[in-house]
Amino acid sequence: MTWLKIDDVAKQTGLTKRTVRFYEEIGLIDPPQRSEGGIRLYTQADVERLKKISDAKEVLGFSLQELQQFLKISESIERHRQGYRASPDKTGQMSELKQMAEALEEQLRMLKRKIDKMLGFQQEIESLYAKAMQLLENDRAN
Amino acid sequence: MTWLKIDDVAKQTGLTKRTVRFYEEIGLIDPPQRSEGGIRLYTQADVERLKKISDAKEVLGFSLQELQQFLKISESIERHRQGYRASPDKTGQMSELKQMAEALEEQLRMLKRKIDKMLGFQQEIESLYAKAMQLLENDRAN
DNA sequence: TTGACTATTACGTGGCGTGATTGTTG
DNA sequence: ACAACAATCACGCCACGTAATAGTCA
Repeated sequence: MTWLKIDDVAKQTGLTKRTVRFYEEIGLIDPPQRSEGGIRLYTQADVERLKKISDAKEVLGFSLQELQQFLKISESIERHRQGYRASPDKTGQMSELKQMAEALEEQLRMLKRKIDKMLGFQQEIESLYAKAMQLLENDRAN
Repeated sequence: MTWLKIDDVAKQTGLTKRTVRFYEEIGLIDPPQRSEGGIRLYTQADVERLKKISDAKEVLGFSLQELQQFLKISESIERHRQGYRASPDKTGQMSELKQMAEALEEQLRMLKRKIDKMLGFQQEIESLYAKAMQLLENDRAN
């Protein structure tokens, strides 16, 4: 097992060290191992989770609360699939699942709207860029 | 000319009244007209600008400072194009333009990265959704 | 042991939300 | 004159940034 210190994690995830500690503080990630002297020791799995969190936050624009929710949903669905069906509380799980499905549908709608808007902006910025280039070339010609 | 009050503006833009006032406070929009008694009176053009700001912030994830920068760039390029070529400061304008072109290129790179990430997330969420639906149907079958 | 890293504590900032209070308008 | 808005403080909150201080490690 090869341990990573917080600065390595920061570099690999693109987050700051402050942010990594903060995410631990609010329970978004589990507290990692510590060295004898108290230094945080991370695994590559920790890095992957943080990358995912970072992407989700950046791309989906989630608040950290919404992120907690989202991570719970996806983990819960994965757990359901791993033969975790012998639970006593059947109807509870089902209504839970329905809520998740609805939440996911909502996410998908939001995502599509955002992707459309981004494509629109891309066009606009490309057009602006073309105009700027044209101005620069006009200048070069005299 | 038909004037709009702040609540109309809020409804049309999807921003809150607080946010509209705040954007004025930090200079992101110009202070609008006021009535005799001090009530803010907006035009449809104000609404359009706010819509654009809101979209850019939501979609591009810009900070309000970055938004200021971006709006300046696009307005400046538009001004350059409107025959505003008889200015004394030629070289100054050109280096300005080059900087803008670079900034726009950077924006485009960022946008493409984000769009890719969003498409990735879309797939992942769709997959999660499919799994949830499958679980629900399995349940219905017994 | 020294220099590069780390931890903890604590205060600051940006982007608003949320009253509370008072003033304006149809 | 009254309800439905509006304006202006002012404090609160989230998601960190930014020192300052002290401890850890190769």
